[in-house]
Amino acid sequence: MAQQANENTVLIEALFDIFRNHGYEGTTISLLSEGTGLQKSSLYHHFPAGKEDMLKAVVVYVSMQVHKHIITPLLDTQEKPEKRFSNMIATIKAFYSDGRKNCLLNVLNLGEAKAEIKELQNYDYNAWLNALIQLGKEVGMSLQEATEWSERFLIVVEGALVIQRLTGNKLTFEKQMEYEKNQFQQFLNQ
Amino acid sequence: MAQQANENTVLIEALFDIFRNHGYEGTTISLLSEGTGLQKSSLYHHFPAGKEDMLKAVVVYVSMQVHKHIITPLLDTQEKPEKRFSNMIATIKAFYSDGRKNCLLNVLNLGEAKAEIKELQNYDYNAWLNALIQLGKEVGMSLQEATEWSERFLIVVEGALVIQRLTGNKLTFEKQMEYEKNQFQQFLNQ
DNA sequence: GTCTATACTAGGATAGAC
DNA sequence: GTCTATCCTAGTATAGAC
Repeated sequence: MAQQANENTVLIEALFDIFRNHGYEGTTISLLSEGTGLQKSSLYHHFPAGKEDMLKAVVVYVSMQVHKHIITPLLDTQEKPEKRFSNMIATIKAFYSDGRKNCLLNVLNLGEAKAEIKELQNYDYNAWLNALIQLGKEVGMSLQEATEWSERFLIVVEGALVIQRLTGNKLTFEKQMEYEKNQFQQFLNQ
Repeated sequence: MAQQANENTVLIEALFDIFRNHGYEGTTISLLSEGTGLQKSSLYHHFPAGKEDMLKAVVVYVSMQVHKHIITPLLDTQEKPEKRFSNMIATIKAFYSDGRKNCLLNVLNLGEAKAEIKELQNYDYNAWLNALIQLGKEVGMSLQEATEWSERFLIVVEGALVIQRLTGNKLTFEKQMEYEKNQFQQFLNQ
């Protein structure tokens, strides 16, 4: 692991962009060098343990972003549930560039993924899931209803990203998100 | 490209299993050698153009399987729609080993994927999608309804695979498939 | 903290015997 | 059609100057 994580945000964002596009195995130090504008050895200066270290820094960074911009706002009971949900949708649309960018959760999760990284990703997934369940209960869903709805939502997010990447249809992700917003709204209007 | 494709099914299945587990970049000739029990040079005998050739053979093989076991049965109007749908679910549960095995559509679709392969995958995706749309219309859905339902279904398949792989929850995929069956049944009962 | 240069290894591929 | 042996390049990582 490396650095204060509060500095060099720009660097980590550049690394992130490459990992999410190429996956772990597909990402080469040369690609990272190009993408960051730093020479290979400079990268090793920042991340002595190499590629895996770089990925770890990215995953930790993304984790913080997710908590800050997605999970915390979801749980903010000062805001109306409906608004919190649509805010979240807006946030993830930006995060995935309307479906044009992959999710690290998907891209990394091939055999090789290191245990520590997988654990953190699982933790984040559960935090997000639980925040959604919380929201669901708050608007009157039973625990089971809320759980199923939340799981389904995250499944659709990941699935829509996969399919959009496959077909190149730029509206796939957005359409699913609109659908989810409508469904949530309909539930509220019952 | 290589071979009659009708022979060496066993070989291709072995290659398939490795590619779907490791992705294209993560798959090494050594892994393929171990997985097939053949020495590297023997693999090159079968697939002179190397790794990409091996992948192509796998994708073509999978394409044939999908058409034979999924798409054709879906369109077989001799069978009742309800039965065709549940048969398809059973087939894909087996195909993905109840969610424990990845989908090539997802695993390959990182930047590097070669054009020819991507095209074939897209073609297969569309064939599957259209077969579902056909089925939907047959049971009384409007074109738009059928299209949305079909897209959603395939998105859920891919998403459930991603999430199950992430969390290790062996029931994720199965649960979604049961849900889809129920929804379809409910539509029929309307 | 960035660079040029270089070491080392693993991965992709080939030659040629059997 | 399979094997052993080998080649070559690309990928990871390090040394050391500035």
